[in-house]
Amino acid sequence: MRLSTKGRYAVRAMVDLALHAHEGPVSRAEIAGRQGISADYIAHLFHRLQRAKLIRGVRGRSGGYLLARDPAHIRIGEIVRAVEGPMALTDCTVPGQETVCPRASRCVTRALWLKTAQAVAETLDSVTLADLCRQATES
Amino acid sequence: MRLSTKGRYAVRAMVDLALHAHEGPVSRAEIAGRQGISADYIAHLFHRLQRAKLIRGVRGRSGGYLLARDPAHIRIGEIVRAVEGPMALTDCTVPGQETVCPRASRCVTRALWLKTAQAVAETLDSVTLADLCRQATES
DNA sequence: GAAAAATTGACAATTTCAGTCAAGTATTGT
DNA sequence: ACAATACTTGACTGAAATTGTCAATTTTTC
Ligand code: FES
Ligand code: FES
Repeated sequence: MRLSTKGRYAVRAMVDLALHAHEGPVSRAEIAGRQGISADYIAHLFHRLQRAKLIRGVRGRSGGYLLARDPAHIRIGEIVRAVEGPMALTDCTVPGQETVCPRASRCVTRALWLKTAQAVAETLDSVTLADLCRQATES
Repeated sequence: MRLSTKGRYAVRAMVDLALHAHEGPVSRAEIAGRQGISADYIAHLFHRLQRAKLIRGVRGRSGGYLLARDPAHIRIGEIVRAVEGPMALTDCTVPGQETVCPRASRCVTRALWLKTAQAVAETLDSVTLADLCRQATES
């Protein structure tokens, strides 16, 4: 039941990006340095975040990354889902994968896994990137 | 963010046990046969469930396992925690492990992971073994 | 045109998962 | 008594996921 480093790093990197992207793109090297995460690893995470349209990559010299949306409209759940895939506690509760368990229709536990994953999603979606940034600056 | 088979198997096995233990202990072989789970694997799961005082092992011929408590007082969360360890999305949110992250006191994401794990625990603890059994029989 | 930086894919070390196997202990039916 | 049954426990293994690293490529700017 652990979140992988992908999810944790991605959220931290996004907070860092939100706090420093006010003027121009932020490079991986800067974020990696501040957050103590490998720059090469961040590349993969940001690739996924970009596919999810949460950030935008700017190439070339003095390039880097920018948020694609206002931090107040980026929910933490979106970040986690982007790098970790759909939130589901079992394969058979992933949307579109209902047929993995042969007896899914009779399974008494399935509804519970579904409900639990929903609780996780709701919790993570109840917080925005702006919320975390505010918390980070007011310390 | 997946639950391992330990958690899923343990819950299924406990439901099976609750449904069949009315008269005498149930052996691993019976449960394994009905649920399609390896009997040897169940041994390990039940060992942990026993340490958590959720079931009781009865040795010798015609032995097996019995529930240690009334199904109405066994919460699914207890079963999952017994086989998967404490519910935490990160190592630094495991009770007693707060020092894993050097900057835990300043970390803005930690509170969110804590809150999320709590949501999972509450959801799983809101359902009892008796609830699942009722659902299984009324189909 | 050279340097900086993102893009992308291949690859490797480590850890976790899922399950097997076996040796040992306790109990019971006959 | 004793053989059969069944739990107990630890060691071990193959497969998969995790967590990165590295290099080649493309794009842009100074
Ligand atoms: S766990 Fe997949 S249907 Fe029951
Ligand atoms: S993730 Fe552990 S303290 Fe921030």
